[in-house]
Amino acid sequence: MATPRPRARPDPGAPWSEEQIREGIELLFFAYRDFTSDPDRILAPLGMGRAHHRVVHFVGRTPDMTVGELLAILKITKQSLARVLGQLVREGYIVQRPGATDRRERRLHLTPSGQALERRLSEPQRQRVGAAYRAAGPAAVEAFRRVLTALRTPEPAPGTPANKANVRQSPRRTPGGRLSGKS
Amino acid sequence: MATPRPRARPDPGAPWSEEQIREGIELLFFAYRDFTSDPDRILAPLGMGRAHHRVVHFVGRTPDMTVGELLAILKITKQSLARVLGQLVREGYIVQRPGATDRRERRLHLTPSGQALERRLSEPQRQRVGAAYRAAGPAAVEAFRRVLTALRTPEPAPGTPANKANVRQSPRRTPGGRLSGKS
DNA sequence: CGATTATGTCAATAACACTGACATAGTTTC
DNA sequence: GAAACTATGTCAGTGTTATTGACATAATCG
Repeated sequence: MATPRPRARPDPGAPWSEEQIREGIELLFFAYRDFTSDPDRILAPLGMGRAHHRVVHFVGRTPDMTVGELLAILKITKQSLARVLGQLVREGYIVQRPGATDRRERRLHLTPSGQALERRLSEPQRQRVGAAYRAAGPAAVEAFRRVLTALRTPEPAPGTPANKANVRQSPRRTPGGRLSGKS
Repeated sequence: MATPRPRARPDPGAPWSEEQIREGIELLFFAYRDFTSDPDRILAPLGMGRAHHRVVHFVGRTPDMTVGELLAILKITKQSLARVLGQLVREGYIVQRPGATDRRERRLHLTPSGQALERRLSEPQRQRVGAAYRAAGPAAVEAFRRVLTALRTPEPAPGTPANKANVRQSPRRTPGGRLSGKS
């Protein structure tokens, strides 16, 4: 599994072999697969799934968030969010409060019970990340963050025109016209 | 979850704040979300999804793999794999050949058309990872790999007893008895 | 007032995964 | 060689997440 060093690089422009890049792709798959498995196991007996975790996570991290902001982060449709968010509200994990200036908004907050759930769910992940960070050392953590950040699709600058309509009913239209159906 | 080093510092035994660890969790979510979006868009018009990509990826990377090995890597049930693998075989991307020594096995290979698909799917990901690697520098790449590897749940040693039954019909049983339903 | 925005809702469909049960070759073991 | 086990496949039903499309309500804006 180890490709110890780039060795003599044939192509100076691309210091990483295709093989090494493929290994990186795989690493991401395995890390994500294992990373989500702990909270999944906690959620299942509660009749919830990964989607609930994501909502609880982001609402916990950014309280007073609007529904629209949450949609933009998750990049799902409001219909998809409705099921999950509705359940969390009905079961008392999240409350919605009308916005102070714009009363159409429903600003989201975790209830104490929601906070408890959030902590319970993130605990194994914090353990996991904490252990990985400890094992790798501070410099590695910085590097890890840089690579992961560079992996993201850059957001359109938040002041960009036609960005207000960023949250549409159908967030992603497939070129060929079919559904996209995330897994 | 090893603590390889006893804290050399008083409180900084955990040199990373909960906030920083949470940021790492989020980073992983965003990176994975964006990372999978490119191949998803290619797959959709072909009537395929992320699951097909995973199969094509691993069969491409480890040719002559058995179905059982693939199941162990993906950690899904054979019924789930059947739908995806069956389609890939029917549509000519993958062929199955009986094993040389054990003729019960169906060893998997990409056809030329399967190889073309694999390259097409992985291309945007290779681009993405390559760009991120370039942006972060060689040292960062090593560190990135170390952290991501440490994030994984360690596999039971491959010679472990009761490991032969590693691939079961139902790979994961939820404590509370409900389904687990990955997303 | 009329248009737009923020949010919600009903209905149908797809992709992916699961549980449980059973079938068919081929291999191993006694 | 028969019984037991293994590798793989298949039928049937269900749940979770997400999609598309259409319409509804309330509040804000010009």
